[in-house]
Amino acid sequence: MQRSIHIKVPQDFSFRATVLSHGWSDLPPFETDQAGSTLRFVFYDVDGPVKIEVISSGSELCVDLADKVIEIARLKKEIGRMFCLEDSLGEFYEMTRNDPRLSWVAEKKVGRLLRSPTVFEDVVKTICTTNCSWGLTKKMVSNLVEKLGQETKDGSRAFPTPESMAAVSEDFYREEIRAGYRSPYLSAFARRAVAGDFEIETWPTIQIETAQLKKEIKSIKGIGDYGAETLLKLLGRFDGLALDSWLRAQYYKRHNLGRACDDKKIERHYRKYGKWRGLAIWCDMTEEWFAEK
DNA sequence: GCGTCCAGGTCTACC
DNA sequence: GGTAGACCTGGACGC
Repeated sequence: MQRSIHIKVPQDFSFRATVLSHGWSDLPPFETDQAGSTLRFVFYDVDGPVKIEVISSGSELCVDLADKVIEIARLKKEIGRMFCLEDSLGEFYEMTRNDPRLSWVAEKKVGRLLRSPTVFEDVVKTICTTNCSWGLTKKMVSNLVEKLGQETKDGSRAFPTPESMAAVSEDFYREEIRAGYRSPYLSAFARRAVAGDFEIETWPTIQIETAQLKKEIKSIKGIGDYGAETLLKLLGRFDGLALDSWLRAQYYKRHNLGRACDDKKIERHYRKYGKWRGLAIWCDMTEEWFAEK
């Protein structure tokens, strides 16, 4: 039985920088250690969910298969998507190489934002980040996984499928998931996904203008400007800043003497980065996450 | 322990 | 297009 597989990574890839790139690795079914040297997730194989562990091994990812996995090709594809292995950041690194605030980015190989195995999971998690504390986001996502996720052989749980989420009522989201007013949004989104209203899993490669894709993303109830721009970042499109209260507060602190200002001023500040501005602000605001310990 | 206030994005109605 | 208020939860705070 095959116990592990290896996947080549680009030269400018950093495992740790990708795992710790934003909050996703802190949300189940992802599991990681504090150092960000291991990432575990649950893969839906044809026989059911399987827990997978990924570690970095030089120029490769080493994928440990605790259980037999049948669909190896699809597993590799999902891991490639999660770690953004197909994305090219060369242009961004070239642009920031001599930038007084972002010259460190290329050196530390920062800029790949960890994605969930599916776009569906990214959308659900994004809805759970809106208008609440990170603690509540974690609670909602944990509840979804605990109460609707299929169990693996080792007792872990997968992220719920669109079908399992579509099968429960709004009240379930309200009472069991503690999703509050987001309950009808989660329920409606899952039902639309099952009904095939939109093909969200094609979004990573779809050949349409970003503005048009943003419009399609915003057709999901519960996703506004912040949510759509966050999802666009996870699709490798960085035209939007995805401003939320945390990002604004960080900007005020770093660039505006701690004083609040209009979003337009923040937009002007990052305009010079063009189509990379969303990534530029994110790297600028998270620099200390990647400081040498 | 209880009540009140507040922060956090999005939606809808209204202007 | 812009704005106000409602939505809901959990944490902080005062009593």
